[in-house]
Amino acid sequence: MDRSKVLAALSALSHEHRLELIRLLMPLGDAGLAAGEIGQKLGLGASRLSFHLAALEQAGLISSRRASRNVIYAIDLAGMGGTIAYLLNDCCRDHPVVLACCDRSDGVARAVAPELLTPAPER
Amino acid sequence: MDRSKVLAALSALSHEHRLELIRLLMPLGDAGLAAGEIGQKLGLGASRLSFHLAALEQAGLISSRRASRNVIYAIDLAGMGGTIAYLLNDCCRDHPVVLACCDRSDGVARAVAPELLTPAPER
DNA sequence: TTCATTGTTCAAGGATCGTTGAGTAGTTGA
DNA sequence: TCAACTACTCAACGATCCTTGAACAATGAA
Repeated sequence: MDRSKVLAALSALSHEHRLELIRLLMPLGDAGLAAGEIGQKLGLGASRLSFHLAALEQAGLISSRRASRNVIYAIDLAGMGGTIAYLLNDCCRDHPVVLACCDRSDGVARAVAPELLTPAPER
Repeated sequence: MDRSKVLAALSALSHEHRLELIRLLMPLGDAGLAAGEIGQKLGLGASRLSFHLAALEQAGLISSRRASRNVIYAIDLAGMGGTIAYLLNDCCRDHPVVLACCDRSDGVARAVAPELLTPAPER
């Protein structure tokens, strides 16, 4: 995944409603959800929702397909995976502390390599 | 890591120079780099650089300390780790395909679970 | 064909972001 | 104390983003 795509994806994700939208679609997998239902669950008007859905789709994080009158939106696993992979593998170069943060159990990083953690700035 | 912090971090990361800054600081660890040297390497003027450094620090992705005349900036591993962990664990709920994308070897996702990948939209 | 339903597109306006240049503050050495 | 060095803050400006409401397009039922 190249830099510009990652930047577009990060930019798309850095918005409250759009991040919420990803969280909503993720567990539904390829089945996805119709735009109208998404709007109801998130409490967004049609036009506003459409704007954010388009942003996510353009960033390669979701995909759309028409089903009769509805337009179904579903998560794009490769897009999400590629974005996270770039941060983890390329930016962080698989740093053990960062990897430990992702290991689901809180505090693992401190247990594994506390000396590698940046100390809080004393001000 | 709570939602608003993650949003701030993603917003901070979704900018060319700031992502480059993170990539520059990551391998240096706690040693970090002086603001002036960062500016030289990235080709940024003092004021512009300061603006972006402040954005990253406020988002909890880097930390700063003064060393004589210089101000040293270093990566905040917990901040970066927490942000990526939120995306991977909370948003993606540790989806196997997304995890596979992060496993360093390209194409692992397709090898592991190709049926779970969202097909490219046919248009 | 006509109408209702479902979503998208567009323009306008306000809010926020990023760049620039000038001015300011902290530190060190003479 | 003064000058040089290093870096930050501030205001102004243009660019971009987000919201809103109205108009438009695609689909299916009557």
